[in-house]
Amino acid sequence: MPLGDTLIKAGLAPKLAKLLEDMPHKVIQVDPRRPFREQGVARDEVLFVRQGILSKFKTDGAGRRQIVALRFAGDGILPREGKADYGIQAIVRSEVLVGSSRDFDPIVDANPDLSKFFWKLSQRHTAIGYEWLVNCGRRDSTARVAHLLCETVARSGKSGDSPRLVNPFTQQQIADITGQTSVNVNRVFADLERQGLIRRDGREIIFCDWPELQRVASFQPQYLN
Amino acid sequence: MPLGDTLIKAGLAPKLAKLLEDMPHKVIQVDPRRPFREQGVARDEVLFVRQGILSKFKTDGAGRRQIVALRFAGDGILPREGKADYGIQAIVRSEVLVGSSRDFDPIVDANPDLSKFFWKLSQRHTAIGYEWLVNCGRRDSTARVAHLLCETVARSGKSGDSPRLVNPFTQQQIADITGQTSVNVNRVFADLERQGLIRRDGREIIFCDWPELQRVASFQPQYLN
DNA sequence: CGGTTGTTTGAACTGATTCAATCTGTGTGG
DNA sequence: CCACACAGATTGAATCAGTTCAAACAACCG
Repeated sequence: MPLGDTLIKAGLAPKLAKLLEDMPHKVIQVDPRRPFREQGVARDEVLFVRQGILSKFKTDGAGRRQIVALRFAGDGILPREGKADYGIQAIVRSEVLVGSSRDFDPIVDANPDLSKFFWKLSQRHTAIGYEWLVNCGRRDSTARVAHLLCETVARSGKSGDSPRLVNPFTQQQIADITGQTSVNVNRVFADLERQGLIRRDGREIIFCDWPELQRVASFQPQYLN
Repeated sequence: MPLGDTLIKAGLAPKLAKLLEDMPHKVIQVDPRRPFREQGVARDEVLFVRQGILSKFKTDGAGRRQIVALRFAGDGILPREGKADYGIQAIVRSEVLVGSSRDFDPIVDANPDLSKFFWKLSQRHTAIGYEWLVNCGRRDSTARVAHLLCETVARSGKSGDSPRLVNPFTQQQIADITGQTSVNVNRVFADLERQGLIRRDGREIIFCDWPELQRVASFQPQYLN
């Protein structure tokens, strides 16, 4: 799918999407769990996710890794002055469009509607970040994992009474998102399955009791808009 | 201090600061820990903190409260379409400037530099949010509290070899920020004091060993810019 | 003075981490 | 096709950090 379509689905006017599509750029395949962009270096580039999922992560002084944000298809990572305080890695093999901020910034400056669009996207990401803080700070480990699953289903555009999801995460990644260890994530999955909330078939997760899972997760999707 | 000066100190050109200062607005005194703005209602207003500290908080389905962001003097809370998914309360008695988004938006639209300024501020807050996620997800309770103290010192513009801080938080608020219970925060404070990292005199905290406290907190202030 | 808010302490309990071992699935080369 | 290597998932046991609940204490304010 071309970038334009992805952005149009995210709510951008076709004319503006075209502007971005015509911006000079290259398309890169990014392998999961491999270094892609490091923490602490300047990056004057725009990224748009075409396919797959990217993660922003930080590594603490003590070397502990925390994933602080996800970017699904149609999301972007906008340029930032100075050094970025987070690194970027792919969660699954992803197709990423890379442009230069020198090309991107003028386009946005010239189109207030475009800047409004990115402003809204950024507010959405902020809202998700807040929800993640609640998740890490105030929910128990089961709810944390369940909530991530619910959010992932919603953000990958699935729906229905008992949706299915090919789990894009390793248990280590889930641990890095929810602030736990992979060992514990494993036990949580076993619990969820034992409680009959999910079934697993290899990488696929079937949500047997979707309403109850959302309740356990205290997942209230309004924050996603 | 008039709003303009606060914003100029935050890096805004005086001419643009003047525009905002002349915008219709009222100034409100906000009492700490009292309802100010509720979660889940539409708010088409801009807030600027003139004095004091505001907090954004969310309340989980289970009624547990998490503070997801702080706004110090010079910070603002920009309007957002639709319902806000967080509430607002003051941490200490604060002076807040309230404007309408109907007055605010046109000013920003007409001045790209202004919108660039707020874009940068928003990126700073995003970076702080990411650091909070690392804090909640990956650090132990001592480091979490220590980190909050370090950040608060930095954000309130103190500096020096062994800075002092009149602690603006109750232990319950620190718990709500760091994802703990107030009981444990209390023990952490006792620990920090026993280890000789801080001394306390009523509400005042003296940082006896500032470098070591930063190390314990793995506080690396670059993320604040 | 009484009421309110915040801090401090103790004891019991629970949940998560750590470390180490084992198991499973997948892909590779022989 | 099998043998092997590797990554990820699973399990167990010991330990520890943080929560919960309950109660006492201190400071402040009208």
